[in-house]
Amino acid sequence: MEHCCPRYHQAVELIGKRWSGAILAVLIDADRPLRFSELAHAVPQLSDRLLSERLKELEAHGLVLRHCSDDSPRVAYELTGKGRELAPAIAELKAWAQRWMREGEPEFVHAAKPSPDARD
Amino acid sequence: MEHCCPRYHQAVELIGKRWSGAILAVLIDADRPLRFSELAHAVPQLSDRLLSERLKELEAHGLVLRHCSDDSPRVAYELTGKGRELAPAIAELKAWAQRWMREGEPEFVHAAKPSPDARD
DNA sequence: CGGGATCCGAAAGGATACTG
DNA sequence: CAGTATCCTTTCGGATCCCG
Repeated sequence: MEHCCPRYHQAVELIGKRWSGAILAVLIDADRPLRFSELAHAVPQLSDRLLSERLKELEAHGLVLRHCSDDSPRVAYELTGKGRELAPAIAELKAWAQRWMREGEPEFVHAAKPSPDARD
Repeated sequence: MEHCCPRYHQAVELIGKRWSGAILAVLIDADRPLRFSELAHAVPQLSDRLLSERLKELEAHGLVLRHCSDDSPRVAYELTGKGRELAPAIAELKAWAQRWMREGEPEFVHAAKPSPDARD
């Protein structure tokens, strides 16, 4: 019985952190640098503060690069190679989600309404 | 710009939840029903309460089956088909982690031990 | 062994307001 | 637009005790 190798554990905890997976998926899907507002628009339930926070974390871990080029009108975020190589994993997860997750069953949407989770 | 399809979002939030990814990886890797204590041993930093909690969540979402068979000496947990089909995604993530994550850099281990590692 | 209940501190998350 | 700071609520998570 392996002890679930720490590297994998780190990875899943990093990517699985609240909105990180969504942000990464959007960036991968876009396949180009995105601006703050574009990201915010792509994940509507995500607040500015959280988006900023997650972005900084992803930067710190070398998944995302922040372009604050002064010749550009605005800031843009793009994936690094490290971040980009997550694409297969994300794609697999997406495929799984398509097969198994139902939209019509918001039994787990925590970003939405204060569902009193009465499922005992 | 897609709005990062909700199904994928649900999936990443579910699997990424604190210890769920590790638990699933252990179950997939074991490829047989595991008992509570085996799971606890495989993920040492995880407390009983949390393991129980995560297990119940994974049950509720149909990823894990709990065998409380009275003919068996003890309780065992095994993956459902839904859970088992996560294997490719987990494998991809593991491969990525092997490529990019370093064990020697616990810059993000929040599960940490109470070691007063004051290195800020 | 296999958990559940409770307490409580820590941390995350949301809303709003404010700034450059 | 692209954030930051503050407040405040909720949740998470660890420890401990308890039960069958």
